[in-house]
Amino acid sequence: MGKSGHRKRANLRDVATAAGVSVATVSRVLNSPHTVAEQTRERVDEAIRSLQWVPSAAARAINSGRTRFVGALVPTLDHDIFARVLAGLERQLACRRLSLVVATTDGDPQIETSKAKGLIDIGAEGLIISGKSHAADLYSLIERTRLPTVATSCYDPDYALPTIGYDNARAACAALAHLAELGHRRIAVLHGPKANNDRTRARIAGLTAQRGECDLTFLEVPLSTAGGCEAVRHVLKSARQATALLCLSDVLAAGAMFELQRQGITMPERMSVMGIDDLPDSACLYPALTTIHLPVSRMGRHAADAIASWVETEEEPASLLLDFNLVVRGSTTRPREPET
Amino acid sequence: MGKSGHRKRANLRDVATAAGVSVATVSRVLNSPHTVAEQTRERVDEAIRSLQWVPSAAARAINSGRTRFVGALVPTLDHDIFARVLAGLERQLACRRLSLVVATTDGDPQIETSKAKGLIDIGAEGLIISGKSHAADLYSLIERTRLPTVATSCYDPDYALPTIGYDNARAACAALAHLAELGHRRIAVLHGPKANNDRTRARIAGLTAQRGECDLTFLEVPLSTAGGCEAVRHVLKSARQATALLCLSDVLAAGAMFELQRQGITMPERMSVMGIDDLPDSACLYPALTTIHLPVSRMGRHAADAIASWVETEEEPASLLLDFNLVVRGSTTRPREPET
DNA sequence: GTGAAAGCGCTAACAG
DNA sequence: CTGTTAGCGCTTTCAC
Repeated sequence: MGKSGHRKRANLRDVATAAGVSVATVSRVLNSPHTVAEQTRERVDEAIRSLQWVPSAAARAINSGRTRFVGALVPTLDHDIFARVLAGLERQLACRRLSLVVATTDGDPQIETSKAKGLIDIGAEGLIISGKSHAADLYSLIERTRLPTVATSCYDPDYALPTIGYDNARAACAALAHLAELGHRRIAVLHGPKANNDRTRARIAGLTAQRGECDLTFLEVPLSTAGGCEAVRHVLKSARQATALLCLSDVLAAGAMFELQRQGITMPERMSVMGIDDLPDSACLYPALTTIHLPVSRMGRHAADAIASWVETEEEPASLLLDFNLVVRGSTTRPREPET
Repeated sequence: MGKSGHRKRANLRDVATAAGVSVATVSRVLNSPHTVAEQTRERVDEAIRSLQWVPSAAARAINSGRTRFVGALVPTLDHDIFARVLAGLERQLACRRLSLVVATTDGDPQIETSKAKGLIDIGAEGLIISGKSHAADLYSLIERTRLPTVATSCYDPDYALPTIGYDNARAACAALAHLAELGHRRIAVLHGPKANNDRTRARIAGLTAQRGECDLTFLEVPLSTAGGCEAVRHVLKSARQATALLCLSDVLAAGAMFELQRQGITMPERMSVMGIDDLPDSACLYPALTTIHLPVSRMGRHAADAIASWVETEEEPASLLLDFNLVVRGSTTRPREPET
């Protein structure tokens, strides 16, 4: 092939040669353009353009020690709520000129650890993980690589890592309080798998501690709309029927509502339904879902800021507690025959 | 600080020194362990462990020329369907020992191009993009960097890039055919923004070409559940009311159904509703949604394979057409007063 | 304002 | 089986 038909990508030396300057000068126009004479800079820019040169990130990283990306480990992408955290995260990281590498763990601590290793191998400057249930190996990996890592979706200032999230126990209690205030006493609590999910466990623990006079029946189902349907079928079969469904995730609530409609049970009259999360869809449901609004995308943004500043300043950020709030819509009301 | 209190991460040379071997040997236990004597390997492993050494990905990349990650550009993560493509993608890429860097574009070709640049700058070995609507700059960028890039969610063997997806026009026609077969003639077609979305445009074009005797009214709304609600309010206000709603995305269909319930219009008797996508939730809705099943997560897997083999073999993969299929559930039936 | 040269941490011939 | 050595593409002193 002719000398002009290069197969390989041009490199900095090629550019320097083409512009008739040294490699140092080319590097300068990249990193501190103002220190280079106008004319020289133009010649270099011209050479860069004509050679269509794109600097090698790896070479840059090896010298500057910065890869400019962080990794996020999420249980799944099939689930709206994590996708929304990532959306907030990605958007804010982009502002800090950082990229986001996503890895899914299927909620398995082993997979999580191995994916974390992979992320570190490819040079992640920081990690975002979900919640507090992780393999011991992951902690030691994080510790020995001294990798900035923040945990989201939970808040615990005493945790080994900075946490950025809300108080899951209190959020669940706020939901219960709303139902109790309306007069509900027999409540079925629907929740996703407790295994490897400290957020769900925290919500359940909060409820158990604050149950008051309420008769709570817990029901574990897959965390999906279908899971919500399944749960309702169980609830309806039980002897002393609940007057309200407290769903620890909005997806479950949506599924529950669909099944309730299917069974011809009108809401909220014959059954109140309440969720936690406040997904965008929840306001559109019929009836519109009463739920606890969790600031997930804001949480993503805060996590991005925390990890970005940690990476830049090398100072561990503080944990951050985000507030939640009750959003009363049409899916809850007083029970038909108020008890007591 | 004492000599044992190193601040910096250990490097390969440190390990070699500690193990009393050469750097090449250490490199070997990493990349081809079987070529190293058992005993030597153990000494090296021991040194690695005690120094808590993690090889530098950047240095590795600069030598091997491989960064082992690809980038995906998606319009948004707030939307279930893209998240599911990514899930399939990520999972399969992981099998090929490749990581996934995600960037969102908000459906804006300019943002897409700049994020693509960013991805290339950090060393992406390949790119996954959605559909065929992109800025001219993006094509030239891809071309001059010779970056393996595949387009998903569409199929067009004549496109500049390999496409992996389904025939959007035919998928929409299949939906229409189902409705027409049931006897519907006045159909409202709900769809998301056409701008920068060739998938939506292709579906609309297919419908327009195959409308037959059907009276189709098109309605553009935001691509969300709320958008579906909004659309229904419009439809109900129009003079000659449609007997069926053809929603070009399941999210729209879900929103439409919620609004229809709110308005007390029973489905499918007074209004048939049909979607396209077949989201996991669609089967749970009440009534369960009749829709066109699109194999999104399989598409993600195929895209992963395509890009992975392109990266590895340097041979451009062929476009791939995936099939779709009609899933008849409870949301469609014959119109009340069959017309002609 | 610019250039020469010394690395960054690793891989990959090539010897031995 | 193991060591020596020459880079990979870039950044960064340190001179001039």
